[in-house]
Amino acid sequence: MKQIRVKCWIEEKGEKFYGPGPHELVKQIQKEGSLSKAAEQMHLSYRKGWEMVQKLNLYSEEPLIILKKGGPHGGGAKVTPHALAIFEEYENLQLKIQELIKQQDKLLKVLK
Amino acid sequence: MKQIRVKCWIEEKGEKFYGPGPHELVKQIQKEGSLSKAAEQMHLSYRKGWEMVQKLNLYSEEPLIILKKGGPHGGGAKVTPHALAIFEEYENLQLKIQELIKQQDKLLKVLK
DNA sequence: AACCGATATGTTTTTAAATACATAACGCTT
DNA sequence: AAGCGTTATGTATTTAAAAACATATCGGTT
Repeated sequence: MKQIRVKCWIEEKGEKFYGPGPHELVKQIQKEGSLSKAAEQMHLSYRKGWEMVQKLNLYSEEPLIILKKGGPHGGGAKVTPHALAIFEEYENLQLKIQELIKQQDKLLKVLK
Repeated sequence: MKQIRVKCWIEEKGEKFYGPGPHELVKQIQKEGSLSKAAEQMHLSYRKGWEMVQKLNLYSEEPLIILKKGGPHGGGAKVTPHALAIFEEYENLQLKIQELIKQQDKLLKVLK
């Protein structure tokens, strides 16, 4: 049984900015409050996660994720309201695309 | 200026079957009548192109691309009507997705 | 029989991404 | 001042995909 899959992302000047990876990362950071734990949840090296955060913040008008080191729990990571807004809209877009895909039985029919 | 990008493909049991790569390959084979020329047009190694053809035919009920060696022009590649049908429907799907994307200014607005 | 342009296929090399590993720095708590 | 959990960052290793290279093969034409 074949199925249609879709992946969408946001880019600027050919550079990927926000896609499935960052989306999941934002989700996990929000849940865990820590970049290292978020990365671990995703089976992602901390290094890679950290680089994703840098890129997210670099390409955004305002910061998306605030990293703090030291302090009560050794530091932590927080998702800004702006990041949350993007998260919600991205989620929304994915939903709409999924709805569209569901209606595409023509393609699946020709594939058998 | 940020923009939304989308990529869609068809898979079976987690294995990619038909996506942007094969789609372009089918297009070029149809135009050139030769796998080697099609691959060259795509800046793709012949080897890789050949492997894509094998996979396309393997995962499909009926063959999508017929390769012939020897003969008048040394051989050649042809796209079957079934492949053409998939090609058209895939093209169609992409168009519909693009239309949907155009309506998604909410996401682009939050990004600024 | 020699030649030609294409397919067929094995082996090696290149490339880029991700991981792994190691260590430093931070700032609060005790 | 010692300890903790986290962020920060450099270097080396692994991995997988793609490309590059080298031949072999086929079946028509000349």
